[in-house]
Amino acid sequence: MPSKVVCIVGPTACGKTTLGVMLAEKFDGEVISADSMQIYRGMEIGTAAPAAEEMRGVPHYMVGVADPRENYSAAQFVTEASKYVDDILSRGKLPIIVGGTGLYLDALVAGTDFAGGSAGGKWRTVLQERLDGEGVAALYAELSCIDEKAAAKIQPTDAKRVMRALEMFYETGKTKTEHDEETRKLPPRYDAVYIGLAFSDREDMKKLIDTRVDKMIADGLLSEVRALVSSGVPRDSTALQAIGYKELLPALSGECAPEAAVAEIKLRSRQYAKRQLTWLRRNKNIHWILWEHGRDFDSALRLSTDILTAEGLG
RNA sequence: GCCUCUGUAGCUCAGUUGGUAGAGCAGGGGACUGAAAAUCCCCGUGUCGUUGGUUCGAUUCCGACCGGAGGCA
Repeated sequence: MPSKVVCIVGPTACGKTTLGVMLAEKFDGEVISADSMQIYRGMEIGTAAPAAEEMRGVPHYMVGVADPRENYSAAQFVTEASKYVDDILSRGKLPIIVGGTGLYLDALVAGTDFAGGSAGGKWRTVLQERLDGEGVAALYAELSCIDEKAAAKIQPTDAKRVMRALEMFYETGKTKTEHDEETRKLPPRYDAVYIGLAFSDREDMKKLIDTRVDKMIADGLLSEVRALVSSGVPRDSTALQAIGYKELLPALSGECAPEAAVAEIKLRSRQYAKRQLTWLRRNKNIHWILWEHGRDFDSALRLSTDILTAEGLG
């Protein structure tokens, strides 16, 4: 029987960080962040990474641990984060996984064994050049030949997934379909209790996102972006694809008005939140706590305490 | 006050030589196994400003009126 862990999920700005700390205090837990952008150093403001005061002495892992000049990955995350989870468990404490990156969180819980290949790898480079030269259609046609089943599930225009499926085959000699069939048989690494936070009215979420973005700007997001650029983080790096960062690059060089960039950040954040909700909806094991207009953390703590107690925790 | 242009989807605009209309963006839904805050897919009925007229038929032509922009006074 795998060990129990708690996962706190939900779209951006819904209060995962705060609830995570509250639960950690109450259930003697420690927090592991599952966030593809908080992972990078020097991006605290724009990713709303937990500040020291917010952590209130609760240990947090996987925040600010990667160099933004290097491209991190889900596979690296699973390898590193699972060490922390296992360590927390071995000390008799409760791991609380708090995260907005669905792929990272699910892969950690499932213990997904990703096939080889990585950014900057030999095949990735070759395939990127072929994509630029031949276009997606040619690569998709090739994928259809070597792995028809995978091709049927991937959109022919989804360049990243077409390339990745080809990369899996060239790196390992196994098709994506073969690899997936094998890894899906593996039992989950942890027994997760999911708590989801969301707003019952999306308008309320929009308002909160807007004020949060305004606060990020007031807190100096522009300087944070400037610092990343001047420390040599490439503009096409994964880190600078983060919402709040890529939109401010043109404002930094005077190509667009700062107000326009801010509006763009709000819009992109909203769309991101929608995608997060889509990802989460397919997980039927989430115990949802819905905010009515404002966020009432005391009541959320009570509700989640009941949920965790019913699951035999604490 | 007069003249010209303009009023079509939440926004910006196409279009119909008269047979009740379609793009982009926004919005909604979905996919997701080493880039995932990424990448990609699907979804467009709206009093065609209002009101008369011409017509078998008007959003399309004509008139008046009401908004908006510009010009002349």
